[in-house]
Amino acid sequence: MKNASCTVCMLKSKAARSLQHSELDLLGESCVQAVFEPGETIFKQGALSSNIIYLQTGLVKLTIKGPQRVQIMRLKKAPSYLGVPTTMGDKINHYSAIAVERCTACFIDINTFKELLKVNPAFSYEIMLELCRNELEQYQRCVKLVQNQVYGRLAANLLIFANEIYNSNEYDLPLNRNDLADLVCTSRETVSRLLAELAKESIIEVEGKHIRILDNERLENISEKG
DNA sequence: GCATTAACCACAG
DNA sequence: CTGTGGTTAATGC
Repeated sequence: MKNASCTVCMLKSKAARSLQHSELDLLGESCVQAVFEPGETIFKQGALSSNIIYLQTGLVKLTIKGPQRVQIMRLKKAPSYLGVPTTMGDKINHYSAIAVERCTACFIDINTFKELLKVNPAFSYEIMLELCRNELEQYQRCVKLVQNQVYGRLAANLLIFANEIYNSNEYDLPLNRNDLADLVCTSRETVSRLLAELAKESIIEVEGKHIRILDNERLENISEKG
């Protein structure tokens, strides 16, 4: 862990770029940077939280304990802020953030964060924008999970990896089959079967964790219709 | 009834 | 950790 100098940071968020010099210094004083290896917990459900986390690089999963088992709410790619709702909304974290790929993250003291929200409207606006977009994405994901069949849910998530996370039709899944199942709300076995099925139909190519989308059109069709 | 979907269990690489 | 087969329960013609 090291103290960050936000003034010269090349990975500043859009929000932080709207801060004045003095405000960046303030941010830097209360900001600590840390690296997380895959599988390491960045913050934990149930624990007391007094930080907002700015994810500079990497990919995390947000998980929450359900009545039956742990659910992956969503994946979140850097750059983004983590834990704003759970740190501002309550003392205790309502969900956990776990690194899926190697991550670098800045821990910002909640009081400093609140102060910046108060004194700099441009900063607040950017944060607000990110929160709103998150909420819209969550609503979309929610209806999809509730109303689509597994086949469509899996297809949708394969497309999200391609279009929103890796920007490529070919990528290595950062999750094992079990996590992928938790993300799509199904069982590990079903994920295995459906991936094999999609491969048999020549819609995708699967080699372990390596995925290559061959027929984008059909995959999107499946994603929509379930 | 019969077909489909998907979960759970068990077992083998 | 993953893939596969068998079984079973729920749902929809």
